[in-house]
Formats: sequence, C-alpha cells, structure tokens
Amino acid sequence: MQVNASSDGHPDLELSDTELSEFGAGTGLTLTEDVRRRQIIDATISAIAELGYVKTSFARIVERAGLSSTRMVSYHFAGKSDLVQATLGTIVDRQDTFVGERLGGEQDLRRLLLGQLRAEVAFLATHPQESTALVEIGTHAATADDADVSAQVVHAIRVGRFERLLAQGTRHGVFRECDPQIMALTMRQAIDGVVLRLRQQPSLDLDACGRELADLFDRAVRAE
Amino acid sequence: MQVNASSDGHPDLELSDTELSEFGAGTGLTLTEDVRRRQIIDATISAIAELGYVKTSFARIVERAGLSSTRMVSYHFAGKSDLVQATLGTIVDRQDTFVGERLGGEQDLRRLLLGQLRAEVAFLATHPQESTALVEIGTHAATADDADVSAQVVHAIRVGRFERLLAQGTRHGVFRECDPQIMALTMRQAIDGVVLRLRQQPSLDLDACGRELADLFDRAVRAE
Amino acid sequence: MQVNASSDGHPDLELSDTELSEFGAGTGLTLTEDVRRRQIIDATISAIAELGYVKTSFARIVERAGLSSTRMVSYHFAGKSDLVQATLGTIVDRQDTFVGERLGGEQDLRRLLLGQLRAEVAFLATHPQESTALVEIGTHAATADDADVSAQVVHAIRVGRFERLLAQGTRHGVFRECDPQIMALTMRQAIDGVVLRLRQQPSLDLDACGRELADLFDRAVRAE
Amino acid sequence: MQVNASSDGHPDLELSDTELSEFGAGTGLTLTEDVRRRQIIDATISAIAELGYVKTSFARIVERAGLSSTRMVSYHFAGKSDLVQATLGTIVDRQDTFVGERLGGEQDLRRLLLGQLRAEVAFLATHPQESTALVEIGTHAATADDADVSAQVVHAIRVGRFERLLAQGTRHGVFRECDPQIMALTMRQAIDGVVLRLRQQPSLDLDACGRELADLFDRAVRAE
DNA sequence: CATGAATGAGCCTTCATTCAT
DNA sequence: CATGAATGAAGGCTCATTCAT
Repeated sequence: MQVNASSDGHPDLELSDTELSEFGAGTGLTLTEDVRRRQIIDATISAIAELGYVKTSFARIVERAGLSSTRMVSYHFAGKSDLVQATLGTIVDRQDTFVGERLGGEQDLRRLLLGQLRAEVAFLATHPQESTALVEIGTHAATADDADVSAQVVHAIRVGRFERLLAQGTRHGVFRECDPQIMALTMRQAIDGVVLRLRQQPSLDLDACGRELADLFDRAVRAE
Repeated sequence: MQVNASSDGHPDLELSDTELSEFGAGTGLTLTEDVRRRQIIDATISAIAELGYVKTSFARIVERAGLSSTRMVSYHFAGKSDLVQATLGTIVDRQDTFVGERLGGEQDLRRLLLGQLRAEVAFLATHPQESTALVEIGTHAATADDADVSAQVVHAIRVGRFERLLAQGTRHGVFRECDPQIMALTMRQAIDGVVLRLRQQPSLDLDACGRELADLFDRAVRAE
Repeated sequence: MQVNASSDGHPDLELSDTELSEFGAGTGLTLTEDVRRRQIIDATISAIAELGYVKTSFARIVERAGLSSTRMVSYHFAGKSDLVQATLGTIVDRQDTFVGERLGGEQDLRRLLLGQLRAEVAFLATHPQESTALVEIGTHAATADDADVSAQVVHAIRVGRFERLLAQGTRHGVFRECDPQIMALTMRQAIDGVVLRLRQQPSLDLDACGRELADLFDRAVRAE
Repeated sequence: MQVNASSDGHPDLELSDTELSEFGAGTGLTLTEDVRRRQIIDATISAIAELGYVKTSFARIVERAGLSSTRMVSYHFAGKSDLVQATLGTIVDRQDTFVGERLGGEQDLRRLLLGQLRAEVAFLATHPQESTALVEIGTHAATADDADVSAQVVHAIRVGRFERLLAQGTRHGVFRECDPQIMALTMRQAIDGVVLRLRQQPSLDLDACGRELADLFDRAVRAE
C-alpha cells in the first residue's frame, strides 16, 4: 500500500481497494502469519476495545496475551507505532473480507453503497471488538502530529470507499449531485456513531440500525 | 448549560461573555478567582484543540497560560476531572449562546432543526478551538469508566437536543417516522465529522458544509 | 512549662505535675481561651484520631472545622509544629483534669499508681478521640529529628508520672526493687496498647482492661 | 513467616541468609531479581529505621541503595504496598530465625514465653534497624484503612505467638488465669517500648532490659 | 482579625524504550 | 527466538508555607 500514490484525480485520498487490502501485509506478514504477532495483535484489539486507546499500553497487552514481559511486544514490533499500524491493518483486512463476502459481485451502485453500509454495521455485530478498536484508533490518529498512525491513512481507508462509490454514482446519474466528501464522511461517522452507542447500550438492535442508516442515506443521496 | 435539562445557564460558569482573554502570561498579579479560572479554561481549550485531549496535561496548560507552575491549576480546580468538567461547561455555554442568538425565537420545527445544524457548523467556523476541544472531550469521555467526565452527560448534552426536536417533529407530522436516537446521533456525528475534517483541511468551506448537511438531513427526515 | 529545667536529680525527665499541667497554656492561652484556636484544636484532635497523624493535614483540619481556607490555621498557629504542640497540651490538660478528679487526694502510693493506670484507661473510655490522638502524636514525635514535637517532651509527660511514683514507692518499700524507667515505660505502652486495640475492636470492655492492667502491674511491682 | 499461620517459611522470601549485603551502590551491574530485591529491602529497612516510616520514600531508598532512579524500586516491586509487605516479611523472617535458634527445642511453656521475650530483646540488640523498622511499620499499619499493610496481619504476627503461649500455659496450669489478649498485647508493647527507648538512649543496657521484662512478666503471669 | 492567591517541592505511578545477554 | 534488567520522563496530586492586602 502506498498512501500517497493514486491512480487518478482526487487530491490525496485515492487508494484502490486492492491496495487498501494489502495494508495489513505491509510489514512483511504473509498468509503464514507469525503466530506470535497475531497473538499480540489480538490482545491489542481486545485491549483497545475494552480499555480504550489511551489506557492501552504494552503492559495491558502482555497481560491479555499471557506473555512474560513487555519486551515481547517491542521484540516483535518496531515500536508502538508499528504495533498500532499492524493492528489497524489486521482489522481492516478482516472487515474487508467480511464486507467483500457480503457484497459478492454486486454491480448496482446503489445496492453497493447501501450494502456497504449495512455490511459494516453487520460486521460490528459479529466483530464488536474489531469495530470498537478501529474507531478508537481512527479517533486518536486524528489527534496529534506524532500520532501512532497517520490520520490521512486511516481517513483514506475508512472514508475513501464511500467517497468513490458516491462520486461514481453521481457521474452515472444514480445519485443526486452532492459533495461526495461530506456525504462519505457523514456515512463513516454515522457507522462510528453506532459503534459508540453500542458501548453504552449493548442491547442495541444492530439490524434495525443498519436498516435505519441505509434508509437514511438512501433518501439523502438518491437522484430526484 | 445544565446537564440534566435542556435550558441554559450553567451553575458556576455564569460569567458574562465580556472579554477576559487579555489577561495574559506571567504578570505576577494575583487575579480574582473567576478570572483566573477563565484564563486556565481558555488555555485548556486551546491546548486540547491543538494537542488533543491525551497530550493535554497541566504542564501544557500552564505553558499556554503563562503561569508559574502546574500547582496553579490544581489550586483553582479540584483536579483534572473538575477542570475538564468546567471546560466542557464553558464550551457548551458559548455554543448555546451562539446558537441561541442565531435561532432567535424560531418556532418552526423544520427550520429549528436545520438551523441548529447550520448554527453548529457556523460556530465551528468562528470558534474552531472550542469545537475541536468539545469533540475531543466527548470522544474521550466515551472511552473509559473513570473518564474525567461522564459519557452519559456529554452524550445527553450533545445529542439530546436533536433527539427532542426530531421526536417532536415526528409527532406533529413535520418529519417522517424514524428512530430519533439513530437520526440524532447521526446528526451529531456528522457535525463532529466536519470538525475532524477541518483539522486536515483548514481550507474547508464551512458554509458549504453547513448547507450540505442541512440539505442531507432535510431529505433524510422530511415527511413524504 | 520548661522542658529542660528540673528541680531535682534525674537526668532530663523531671517535670512536676504542676509544671506539666501548664503545658497547654505555654503559647499564651488563658482560661478565656481563644475560641478559634480551640475550634481548630478540636478539629485537629478529631482528624488525628480518625485519620491518623500522617493523613492529618491543614486541609483535613479546616474541612472538619468548617473554615474557609488553610490560611486560617497558619494564621492562628505559627506552623504545623505549633499546632501539634498546642493540641498535645490541650489533650494532656484534659487528661490531667480527668485523672486528677478521679484520684482526688489519694496519698497511698500503691493506690495512686494503680489508680493512675485505671484512670487513664477510663479516660480512654470517655475520651477516645483525645486518647487516640495522644498516642498518634506520641508515636510520630518519636520518629524524626525534625518532628513536630520533641520526643523528649512527650515522653517526659507521658511516662514521667509513672516513673516518679515508682521511684518514690520503691524508696518507701511499697514496691519492689526494679528499674523504674522500664517499668514506667511498660505501663505507658500497656495503656497505649489498649488504645490501639480499641480501634480494631471497638466493643472492647475497657473496664475489664483497666482491672486487668491494674492487676498485672500490681503483681509486677509489689514488694514481696 | 506465614501470615495466617504460626509456622515459618515465607512464600516468596525464602532466600538463604547468606550475606548479600555487599552488593553495593551504583555498580551498573544488572543483578538477578532476587538479589536486587534484597538490596532494596535492606535499604528500605535502614531508611525506615533512621528516617521513620513517614519520611521514607522511594527517593530516600534509592539513595541508600545507590540506585539510579526510583524507577528501580517500582520495577522490582508492584508498588509501595508490595515493598512494605516484602520488607515486613523479611524482617519477621529474620527475627523468627534468630528467636528460633535461641529457643531451640525448648518445651517448657514458662521458659518458652520468657525466652521469647528475652530473645526478641536480644534481637533488638543485634538487629536494631530491623527492630525499629518493624515497630514503625506496625505503628503505621494500625493507622489508616488504606495502609500499606493490613493492621490485622501485622497484629496477628506480632502478638499472636504470645497469645497462644499464654492461652496454652493457662490451660496447663502453668500460668494464672488472665486475659491472654491483654497480656500478650502488653508484652508486645513492652518490647516495642524498649525499641522506642533505644532511639533516645542508645546506651541503654538491653541485656538488663530483657531480664527486667522477663522478671516483670514472670511475676505477672505465674500461677499463684 | 481574616482572607485569597500563589508557590516549590515532593509523593507514587505509569510509560515506551534500550541494553545486555 | 526470547528474555530480564534498567531507565528517564512525565503524569496528577498533596503538602505546609508565604505574600499580599
């Protein structure tokens, strides 16, 4: 994955889906993933999901992974930044796989957009920890210059797909004229809002949420 | 701002909005309690906005306020939690005042809802630091059980108004049937998304954003 | 009261009962005691009794006294040391008065010694806070060179009486030959032990304790 | 030392008594965990003995141990509480060993009781720092609810043995009928009193003290 | 007689990282 | 491949005291 390389016009948020799904592999991981790395990453996901990004430290991670010392983490990852990046990549991969299976070879742009929305909410239902961790990482990446992962990257990954679908749909007359950046961002934020809500209200009916959001944005984008 | 109600007027932050910001750095003067608190709160807002919630410490705050030691902060506030709470209250007050002036005595529910949306985006244009800090505080309040401010409180403040307007509008047939919780949450998240976006793209046309969001949600909620 | 001046032979622990009871007055207090000082001292006693010497700070004291700021304490007392000294004096005065009334004009040395023992335990029953605070102050005075009150002074006050009675009794053949220092110290510690025990076992039968201790030391000191 | 039982053998302090005290200051060497812990504990004992419990901080401890930073302490111990607990355990172990050697296989209850008394005073003569630190820890454990070590535990350790010997002796008719709690507590306090006294009067003849106390309690408990 | 404001030093703890095997 | 040991920096907080009215 190359963050700054893009195939066509848009400023700096253009990453093909193929490139994006390679994100998790960037540090040398292959299909025969290092078991230790995976163990640590899973512990990181659970820690971030349950403690929040801020309270997640090497100490908390090794506790969950049942490792002997924090040295284990810094041995397998270059640093905190690297660990977060790898964790982010892993989550994105899993979500991509999940969503990809759901969408199949769907070609209709409208069904593709709304399907993406609902699939991401469905992913939240089956992978609450990954989803929560993803939002946490995204949120904190946005904060500081020396953040552990680039805000640009996370944003591109998480908003880009919606943006491309919208722009394409508008060009084909499927969707009305609108600012795809704002609309995509709102979609992203809407899903993340559900993630946040789920924390305070674990009984939340996610299926209904998915339908509600799909309906909401269907009305918001459809050509008149 | 009152935490449990929808009306205005925060218990201990009722200072007039006259300018106090010129009380600057390291004068050595002993200021009156209220002025000092305000000075510290303003430094806190700017610190959170620029550094993010996590990197904002007493040390960073006193640097910005030009105070002698971090002791100054813990002298005027019971603790970090108290400071954050007071900061939150101050920001919400300022936003309430701003939005209140914009909306005037507007009675029409639709114009009230869309006006609230656009006014909050307008507030972001004139008060970017307050807006950013507000999102940061809200985000981190959602994280941990022992957060400095209650997630419930922040959520109620920031989402409640939209939710009430939506429920009311639906009852009166102005808006279509929809889940007011999800819709209100999405509005909240949409605005916060713009705040986040502004950080990476300071040239963002906020006026256009406001219109875009108003249009988006107008389509999403209007009775058919 | 003059700590170092003594009327007769023993090294540095000789203070007449009269001198001792003036201890509390040494800082200018008269019968028409300053109300504020008394208020602060009482708050100090209760704080030390309930929180322990270590956790007792100006902040805790003003809380209990309902005063506005710690400045109130440092205004009425030269410093922490002065406050502790005055508190110690007040407690010793109260105990002296209590014990004095109990012993009346008793002349018999054995009854005087055992009566002192039992009276001090009785004081503990009616004045648990004063007693606890007294032990706390005594204990912590013994610790460091720059302690708030001189260990010598506290020791002289609290052990001296027993020592003099013992020495006198031995001279008159009422008590057996023994080291009056060790014996007096043990008496002091025995009573203090009851104070400590009372904390963990508030249901303790203090009357029985008093009898038990009196019996114990009666056997320990009586001439054979 | 086992907290809940009367026998010996502390769970994690079973290091042999071979001399390790020459592992001195700032060698820069990385020592094995156990040795480092012992070094820190010894520094803690000396600090508490000389400065008192209250003034003993991580900073004072690392000074004495010649370590580079306070981080060294929190690296080897879970926290202050853990350090105090380990220190307490170490001291009790040393005293148990010392007293055990002195008493040998003594079976006679009276000689066992008085021997215990004298052996503890003898321990004070050879291990003044341990003894002083022990009293300091015990005193401060008794104070607050969130003390570093439980008052119950310390009391059980330090008074329990006397109490059991007394109860047993009374059952066998060796000692008179008396309240074993009060009597044991008084013995404990008597020995602690000598510890306190030694601070102010280092020339104290501890051998004489031991004899005096043994005589005192022999008279106090013997069957008539 | 009383008060508010300010202060520097110290506390224990947690952090991610580096140095050695 | 794995580990133990060590580290400096920073965190929020409490302390008794002093400076001004």
